[in-house]
Amino acid sequence: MDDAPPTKVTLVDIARMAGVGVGTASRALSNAKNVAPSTRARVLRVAEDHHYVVSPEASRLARGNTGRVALVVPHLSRWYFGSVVEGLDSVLRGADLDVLLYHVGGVSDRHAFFDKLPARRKVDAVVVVGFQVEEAERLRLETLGVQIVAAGGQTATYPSVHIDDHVASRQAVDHLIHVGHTRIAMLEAVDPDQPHLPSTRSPGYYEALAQVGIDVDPTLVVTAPWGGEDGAASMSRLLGHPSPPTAVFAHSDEVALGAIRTLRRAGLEPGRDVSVVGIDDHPLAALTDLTTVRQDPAHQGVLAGRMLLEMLDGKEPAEKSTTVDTELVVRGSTAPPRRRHA
Amino acid sequence: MDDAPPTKVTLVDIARMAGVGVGTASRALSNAKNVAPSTRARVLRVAEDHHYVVSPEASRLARGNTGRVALVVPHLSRWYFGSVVEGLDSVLRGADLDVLLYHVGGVSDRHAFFDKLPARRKVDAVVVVGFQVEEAERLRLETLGVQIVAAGGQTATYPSVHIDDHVASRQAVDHLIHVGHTRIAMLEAVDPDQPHLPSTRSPGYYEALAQVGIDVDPTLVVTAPWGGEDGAASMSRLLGHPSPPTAVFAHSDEVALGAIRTLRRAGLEPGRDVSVVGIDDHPLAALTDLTTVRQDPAHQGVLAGRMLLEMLDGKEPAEKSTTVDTELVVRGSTAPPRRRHA
DNA sequence: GAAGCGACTGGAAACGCTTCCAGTCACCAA
DNA sequence: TTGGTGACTGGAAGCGTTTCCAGTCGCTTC
Repeated sequence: MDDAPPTKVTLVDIARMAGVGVGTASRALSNAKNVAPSTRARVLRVAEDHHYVVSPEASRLARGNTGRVALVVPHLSRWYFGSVVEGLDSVLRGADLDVLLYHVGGVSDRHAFFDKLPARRKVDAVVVVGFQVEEAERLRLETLGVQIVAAGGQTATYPSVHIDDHVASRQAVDHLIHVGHTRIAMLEAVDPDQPHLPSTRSPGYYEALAQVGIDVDPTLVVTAPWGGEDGAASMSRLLGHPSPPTAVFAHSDEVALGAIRTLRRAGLEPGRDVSVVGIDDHPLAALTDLTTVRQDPAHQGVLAGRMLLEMLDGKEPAEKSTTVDTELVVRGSTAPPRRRHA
Repeated sequence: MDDAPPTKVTLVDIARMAGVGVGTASRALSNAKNVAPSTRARVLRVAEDHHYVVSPEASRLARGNTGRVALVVPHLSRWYFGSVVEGLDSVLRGADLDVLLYHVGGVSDRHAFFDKLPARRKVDAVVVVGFQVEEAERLRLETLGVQIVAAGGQTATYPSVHIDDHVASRQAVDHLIHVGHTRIAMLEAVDPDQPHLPSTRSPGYYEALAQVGIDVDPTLVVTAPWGGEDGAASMSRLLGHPSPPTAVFAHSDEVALGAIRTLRRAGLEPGRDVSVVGIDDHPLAALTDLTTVRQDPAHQGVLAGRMLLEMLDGKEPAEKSTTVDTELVVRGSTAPPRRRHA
């Protein structure tokens, strides 16, 4: 009854103290069948009294699986990634899986991860958060018997959960059009690590404009990395335009906030003078009155986690690819354009 | 040479193929001493060729330690926590330790964690990020032979890394005083989970005012939870004050941003009409032109990680408690007060 | 030339579980 | 009674390492 004796208690001890064989003790603790209820109770009682816990190493060694899954995350300090991980953690832990964290900064780190596979033999599955893995890398995992799921980031070859970037950008741009803008700029953002990858959020912009017959002015499209400072710089370029836009569609809230700082410093009020819309609904978007398209990364994590559990159960997941909804949230940073010469 | 045969290769196989005993093979792979260089090379070569990796379970079982550390984190999606974890991860992984993530939401989750100790027998050490553990809980871990370190969050009884909240708030408030404010409000924030805990950032406020002979006006101190929305609400109350402040010291950047939204909605311009200063230097602070006191959570994580490594090496850490510096960053949200009747 | 030494090696004994196999036992149907 | 069944049980054989112990071997050192 006194707290946790530092001496090591093993299953054998528990079995002896409960007056049963090790086999029975093991079955009782792992609540397998074929154990008499009274026996099970007795074993459980003894284990409890002695603060006994099975040794995971021994258990896993004997069982053959690891009971762990690796989370591979690029930018943990950013809201989106942290939220996805929170969601994942909650469902995986609920299923008694342990979560091994692998923070991989840039693209080279990611490749290094899949090359050296530090998680090798340590996990039953890998969840990649917010980026794509190359087909060769995926195959490598497959031959190793490690399952893979993507949370955030669309992909055709393995199960994933993500928003529809095309829909999201349509929601944003359609809103600007709807309130009356016609001269709409886009702050397009690319991953500075792989700037050649096309933005998945720009096709919606082009499509929205085309649909209402607005000609795209290519000088109104600025591409930069996805940092806030980059957004600010891009906006500066736009302000130097001979005929500046009345509204701006930013790739993300962060980029949008950068743009807003530039506007303010130029004496322009977002919403009143220039409308700005982002994507994400970052918690600070509400605090900065930013109109945006909301996505729920924690929920994406939850769904990805559930998908993974199904796969570990041996079932094929119901859907290889799950798309979660996004929703326009109108705040103060967008409004109808000012009348000319106002 | 072809990629990863799915058949299981064990140490015994490697040993046989290299023409050595298992003992020698093991020593070669774990680069222990007493192995002839040529033998080691041969073993390594064979292992390499067959994509062999030691089974962590078996290795740990035989060794007796886990090679893992648990990170217990309350709010992964927030910048501060995510950054600390990034820092921790980098140094722990560098030392070949695996990082097990435990996301614990509220205070009750935290207690549940220490009560049930899901990490029991799974880790060699625990790092708690940004909160305190109770003495009883700490002792429990100690008797289990699990080390503990705090990253962020001051504490006397176990090693920790943190900023000096008192100094930080002095830096913020001194700045306001320095530029000429005398009517300075404080938006004090408390953990909604344990609202009884005194704020560690308010004493600096009182001290700073006292030092220059400003009487504290208690109606200028508003206490609320630490969310941005709460900051906004607190600021509203302040704006209703018969003689409102010319400057506001906010417990954190997030609270400050909430306050700023309230100001803007009331037609007041931060900096020009009311000065606002926060603490953290959240990445979005730069984007919103917020004056703040910078702290570097990733670095705190790194230091905590190093401290832990020392402890796992058996050395007492050089310092039980490490304080990292903070630094005032002046931006547009603070300025001298407007002249009366301006 | 015997003894001593140090570098290296092979193999067996843990490490603490899970699971398979061979029982034992009470009970029921024929 | 006999045989069959099904529920339960004990113990042994792994699981894949690490590490200890007992050697072997080639050199020194008296």
